[in-house]
Amino acid sequence: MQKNLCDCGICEHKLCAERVTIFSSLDNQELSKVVSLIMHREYHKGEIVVFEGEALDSLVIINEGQVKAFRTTQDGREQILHIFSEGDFFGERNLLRDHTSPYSVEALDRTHICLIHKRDFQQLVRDYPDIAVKIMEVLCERLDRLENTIEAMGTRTVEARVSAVLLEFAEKYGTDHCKGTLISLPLNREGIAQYIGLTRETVSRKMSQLQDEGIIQMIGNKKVLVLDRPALEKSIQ
Amino acid sequence: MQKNLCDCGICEHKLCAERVTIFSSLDNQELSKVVSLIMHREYHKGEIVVFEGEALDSLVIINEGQVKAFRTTQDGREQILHIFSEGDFFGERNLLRDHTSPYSVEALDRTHICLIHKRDFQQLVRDYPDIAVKIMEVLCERLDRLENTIEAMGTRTVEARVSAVLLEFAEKYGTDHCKGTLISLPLNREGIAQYIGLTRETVSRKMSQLQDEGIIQMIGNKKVLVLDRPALEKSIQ
DNA sequence: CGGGCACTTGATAGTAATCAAGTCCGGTGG
DNA sequence: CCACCGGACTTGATTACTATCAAGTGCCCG
Repeated sequence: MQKNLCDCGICEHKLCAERVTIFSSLDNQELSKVVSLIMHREYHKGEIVVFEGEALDSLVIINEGQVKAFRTTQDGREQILHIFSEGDFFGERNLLRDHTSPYSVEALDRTHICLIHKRDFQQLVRDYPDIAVKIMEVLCERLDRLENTIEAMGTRTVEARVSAVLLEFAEKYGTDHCKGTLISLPLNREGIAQYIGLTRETVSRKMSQLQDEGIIQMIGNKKVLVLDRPALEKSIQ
Repeated sequence: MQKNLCDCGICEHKLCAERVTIFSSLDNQELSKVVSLIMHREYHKGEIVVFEGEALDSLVIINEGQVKAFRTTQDGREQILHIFSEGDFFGERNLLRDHTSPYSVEALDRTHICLIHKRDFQQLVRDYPDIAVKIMEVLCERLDRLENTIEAMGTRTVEARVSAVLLEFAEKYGTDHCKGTLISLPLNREGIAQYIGLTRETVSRKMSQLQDEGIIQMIGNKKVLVLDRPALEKSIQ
């Protein structure tokens, strides 16, 4: 169910390399070189991009859409580890050594991805060492997020964890609205639960509670309006 | 309570730069250059190396001993995020941007550390781009560990989490013994609890249970003998 | 407009946190 | 070397919370 996109020539490709932080130190000519190395793929919602444990020989950049990275335990429970959106990448662990994918990745929407093969990537890093430094920075941000998650899962109450995930989504997926911040949720209730280590019923209950308290307002199942952001921030601590 | 160590000249310093993966691509002459940039410090058990939120302008390499990196919540609970031992480093987030420390760091033993100032480090990366690639690799390993921790905290039973931490310690701090693997625990019961998000009583109970089942044997409070490693590995899944 | 699926809400049960005593280990001083 | 003391650890009883099980509701898409 994958097809190449490369019909329209350079313009489309360039976008993809341009919008990624790790290539931000390159000039247009250098970007063109990167673009020439890129393969494109498209996935529908629910399609698996890569399975946990599978070999992966490319850096994968999200060009459009979003994906979830997750692990499945033997009894079938899923733990979502990352949500990657436009400009994010994964597969960095396979670029220098022959690791298999540490998680499965599934498209949450119709998603376009760009692939750079590891041999090309290794050459790129040799030619433009700044890329490694940029990747280092992104990995540091990712470490930050994981450390926050661990702190939350280890020490915070359930309400604080739900508030934290809503604030995270507000930051990433929120748009301004006259009454506050409107979030288009990337995950359904079950997904949110799998992201913060709870059950869907518990997430549902806590969100209803936050709504009763006037802190948020649910709009259908896929949107949330944050009415009282300071209250959310307070409940995290 | 800190003192410099640099009495004996090059030999001591070289050790410190040599035993770190991130400088493994350098030759002796280059290592000497690195060594000349390094400052040394020593801490006693319980001393704080850096506080969460404090500015930190150097990469910190553990030369001897070990430290814990942790966050404290408002109600006083601690979550241990990392245990760093000989050859590990932290402070990488401050090297390229002016971040404050994402966690407090406390010496678990008498600990020698080596400091490289960020301005020196930035020059080093410019001169030897391989260093950034090596750091990238180490950060990837660290992401792996954090992802494992999140998976464990989100989906695994308490027994599985205790087993997992014992196996992790066996890997890092274990020595062969006629009856199995002998672990010198880097943390007391409370520390283990703070590392995997439980209370000390629960850790205590589960370790007693593992002992009753003949899987481990506690030797005093600071050592554990793993008698049946396959059973531990099985209980993780 | 209708059907299916996701979500909500309620009742119950199980598990780990908390509260509370003891016990043991390890270090110190005699 | 032994006895003692304090802190860490263990164990037990109770409480609180969330998972689970179950039923109903409502959203969303065809």
